[in-house]
Amino acid sequence: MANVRVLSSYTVDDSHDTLVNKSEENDFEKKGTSDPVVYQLVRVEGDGTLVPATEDDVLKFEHFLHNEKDDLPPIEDVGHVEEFFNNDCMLLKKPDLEDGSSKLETVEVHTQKLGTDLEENRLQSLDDSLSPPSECRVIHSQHSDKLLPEQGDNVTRQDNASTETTKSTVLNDSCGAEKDKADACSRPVCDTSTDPSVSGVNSSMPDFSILRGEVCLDDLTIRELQEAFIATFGRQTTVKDKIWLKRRITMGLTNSYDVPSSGCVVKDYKIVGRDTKKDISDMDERAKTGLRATSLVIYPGNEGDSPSSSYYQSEDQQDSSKRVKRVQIHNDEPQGNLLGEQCTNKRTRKPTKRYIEELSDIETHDSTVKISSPAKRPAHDEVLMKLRVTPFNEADSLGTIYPTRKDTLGGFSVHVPYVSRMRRGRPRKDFISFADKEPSVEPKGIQTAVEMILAKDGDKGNHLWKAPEVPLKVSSEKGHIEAVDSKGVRNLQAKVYSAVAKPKIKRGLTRKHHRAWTLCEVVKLVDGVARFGAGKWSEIRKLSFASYSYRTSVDLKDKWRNLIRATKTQLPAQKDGACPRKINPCIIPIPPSILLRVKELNELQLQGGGFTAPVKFSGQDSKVLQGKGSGFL
DNA sequence: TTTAGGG
DNA sequence: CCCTAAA
Repeated sequence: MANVRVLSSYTVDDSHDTLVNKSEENDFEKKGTSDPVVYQLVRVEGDGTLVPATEDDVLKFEHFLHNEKDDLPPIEDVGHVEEFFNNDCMLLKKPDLEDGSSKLETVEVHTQKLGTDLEENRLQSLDDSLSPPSECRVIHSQHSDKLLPEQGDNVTRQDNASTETTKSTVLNDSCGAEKDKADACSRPVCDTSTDPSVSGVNSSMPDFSILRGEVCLDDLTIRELQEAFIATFGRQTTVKDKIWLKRRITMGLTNSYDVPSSGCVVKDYKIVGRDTKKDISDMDERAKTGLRATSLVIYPGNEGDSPSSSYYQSEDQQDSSKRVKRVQIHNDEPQGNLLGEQCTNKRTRKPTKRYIEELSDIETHDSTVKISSPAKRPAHDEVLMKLRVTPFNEADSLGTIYPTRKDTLGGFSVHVPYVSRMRRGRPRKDFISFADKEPSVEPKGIQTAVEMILAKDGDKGNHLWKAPEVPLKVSSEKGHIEAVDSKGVRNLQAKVYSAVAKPKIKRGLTRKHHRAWTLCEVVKLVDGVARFGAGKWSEIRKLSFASYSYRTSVDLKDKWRNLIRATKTQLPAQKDGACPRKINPCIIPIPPSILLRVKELNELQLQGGGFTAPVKFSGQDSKVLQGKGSGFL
């Protein structure tokens, strides 16, 4: 799963007048073919606001972003950096410091979570070197509204110009590193590699393996640390400061700014042996301060149904869904003016195929607005939220009609164009199911966003879905939109309904997103069958799959049927001595023990149903046979 | 509404 | 997973 990190750090020397900003771009590509972290170059205006960098800017500072030969800068470079800043009016001067020392002070606009030890430590190293102090202002890129062309900065880059004022705004959290566990092997380590404008600098492949598993940086030599640095950041460093390297690497691995100078053991991109709960508390703080807006947190490692762990996930899913829809699909025209000052010319990533597919589940076809009707779902899922998006046609300056949907972005109402997609699978005969249903629409947007996130992890995120008791909050800014939504939906429903004369049609346009059954679910299913009997799918679902709201009784039935089939195929195959892995090396087979149990249960219940109806076997729970009471499975 | 079974 | 008949 893509790691979504936001502005974890920047280095002043790296960017000079531009700050390297890791945008919160969500990358839902399941395979780490590209780095989810996108650096965005921004310019700092005189008033401290940020504006997205132009292409020229990017090209201009490309080498700054990648070359870190200048990790530990000589003092003389500091002045140069500052001069550069001054020339471009990028920073506000802060002439007086209380202590009279010169510090390059970084000021976080968005969060109070600044001034960490890391930053301070780094800054302290600059105390004697920086003068006069400057104020760096770092804000999230989406708050910049306009693009200023870079002008005439003939900044000669100093080889050692790195007074690295490393700072982490950590709009995201170190939990982002958790996600990396899911696909550690695919985790892109070259954070800048994906941005097409700044990629291609690193030609040699770093040894990523050094970062796998448990990494005790203390045990590494300087050279190894440098290699780890390369693997982490995708660039070389000549720094021989062990402590600095360790901290830097740990920070990069864990995406956390809060890194001890020593004693760090990084395991699976997470600091081990430290108070990891701080992550949670940090997140909580950000939640209180509304900072979560840019964070996306997933705990792929949480197999269980820990409600405590699902809390944040659920919360962040909501945010993630918002952010997902923030992505521009194509055609900047319709929303360019609507984005307002805060969100803007931010370079957008092409939506992934998955995203397009999911998004188009609520799309229009041929200007005929179809609203996906929620598939049959447990009732508690339907109370979540109304659809945040409203089909909406908007014309650009050329008069072209773009099907768009209304969305909120950073509190602003925007129209996001739909993306067409042919329905996968067999075509649906009819799509009107809401005709006789409530006008309320399921929060498909959120669902799809979450699904995109979770799809990769299988059931590792299942517990996210459970938690229907966590109401998906409808942000206050949605008020006006909601009104439009309900009305528009109603009208559209009426139109479509009248257009198609068939009154009684079921199902919607959408197909339920495929969720691979996990071992955990299979076990639950088997247990449920053992307890209630095959056929009592409804009961099994209610009692054993309360946490898996997306599994319907029909799903259970289908899965059980498939399990039965599996017992007739996989089990004998294994006994034949044929390597079962050959059958499908990519898919983890269901453990034979479970299959055997399925087989036993099936046979048992077949007997129970085949013979005299209510046969109770000794030692067997009577409930086991209830399912077979009259019929047979 | 649930279950069973075909697709 | 979808769809539908039947209960």
